[in-house]
Amino acid sequence: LTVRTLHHYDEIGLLKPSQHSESGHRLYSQSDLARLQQIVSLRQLGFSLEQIRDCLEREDFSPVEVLQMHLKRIQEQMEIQRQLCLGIQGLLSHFESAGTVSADEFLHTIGMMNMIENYYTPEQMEYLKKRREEVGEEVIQRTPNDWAELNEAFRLEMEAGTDPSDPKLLPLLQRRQALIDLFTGGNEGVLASVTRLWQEKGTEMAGPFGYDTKVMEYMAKAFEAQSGK
Amino acid sequence: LTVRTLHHYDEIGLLKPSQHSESGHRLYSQSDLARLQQIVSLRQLGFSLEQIRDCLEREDFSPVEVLQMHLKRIQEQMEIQRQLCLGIQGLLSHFESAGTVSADEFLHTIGMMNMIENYYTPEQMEYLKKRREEVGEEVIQRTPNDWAELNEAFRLEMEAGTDPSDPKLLPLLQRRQALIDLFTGGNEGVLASVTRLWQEKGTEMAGPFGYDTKVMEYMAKAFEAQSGK
DNA sequence: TCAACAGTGACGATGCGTCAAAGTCG
DNA sequence: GCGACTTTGACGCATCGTCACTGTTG
Repeated sequence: LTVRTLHHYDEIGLLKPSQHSESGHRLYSQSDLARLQQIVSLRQLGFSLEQIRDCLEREDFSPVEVLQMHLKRIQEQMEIQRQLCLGIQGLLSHFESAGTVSADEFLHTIGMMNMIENYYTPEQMEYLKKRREEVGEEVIQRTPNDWAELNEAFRLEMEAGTDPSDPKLLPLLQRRQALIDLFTGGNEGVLASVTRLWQEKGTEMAGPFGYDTKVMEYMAKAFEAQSGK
Repeated sequence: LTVRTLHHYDEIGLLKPSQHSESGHRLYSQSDLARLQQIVSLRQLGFSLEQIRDCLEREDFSPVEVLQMHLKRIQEQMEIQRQLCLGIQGLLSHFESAGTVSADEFLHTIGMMNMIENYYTPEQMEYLKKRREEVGEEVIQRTPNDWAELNEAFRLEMEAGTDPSDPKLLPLLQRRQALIDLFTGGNEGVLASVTRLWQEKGTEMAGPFGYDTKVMEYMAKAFEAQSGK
């Protein structure tokens, strides 16, 4: 507890010493000290100086109520921070598995993150979070590989010259559909959003995700040609 | 994202629009927007604007390291808040069991809390916290009653005129010692602190704890008279 | 000409830390 | 007279929100 702090409390009228020496020094009485004790204690509970003034000066105030509100605020903050931690840990595990990460890669990933967020409504983000919890960690870990394999399979067909409308591709298209359903959980809004996202930003996102735009176009053509089947 | 925010980022040199219209309006190019995206994303991760500037402008910076440090800071904050919550919840359960609580009672309790804290070193506070975990919630719930009963027993003897040095009091003194040991866990520093606390502030603390100063004095005399046995 | 914007410039909030210059205590 | 302290007064921090007043756009 510094002198400056006492000056501050004096300035804002939170704790005025009941006397001053003739030379101007602040003299704190026993009751001043008692009040200071209370101020310090309330600070330790995390109250702002303004809240403390209210506590000390308004006669109509319910300690239990105030404490409950205060507790709720702190818990809300903790929830926000918990979310933050989860986000950062997700990023970290992503990067740590990828070995060394340059500043550029980092910023790219960051940029993509919020580009993606821009395509979903907050409700959809909520839905997707629940969805991730439903399908479980292992499945989520596996899906990037599943998509990579699927891409490879499509690439082979493409390079073999298979026509996008060839029924030969049906099993692959079904696998594709299964992966999409796994993600959307059948939610049409999410499906619409993710479709729009890949239509508009597909070329930007292909690289970082390890996909090939040509293969993606081929896949899209095949889907259009055979979506009725 | 408000206009004022963009002004601010411009003012502090975090994001300067690459062009201005002839009339002075800020014109943001695609790359400006990309940078803005990154800024917003980093903000969502909880970074300060200064940290963001470092991220965006220093070429020697390791994302993983920065994220790890950031995560650690947040987790430290959460730990502090967790402690805070525990403290407030403790107070609340104390008050809720006591029915309605006036502002005065609240402030009194608060004042006592930090008076008590003043008598222990931080290490001792740590020790006492571990101690509380060791002995468990139920025992802690019971001890106020145990002390109350013990006080009553001493009061009866006092009112019956029993001499403090009368060996009749030995069982009571042993119960007293057991309760003290339960609290201190045999730690001599803690014993010294709590003894000093009650010696110096006993009269202040007796009331709120429901004790009677006369009984306390009688107890102390009995302890002194028979402490050798 | 009018409404809806953007421009600059300024203060405000939070809880003191910190520096400066001058006075006081022992 | 000296060193350790106090006093008042002031700016600084972080991140914009929010006036106020003026200018631009469509």
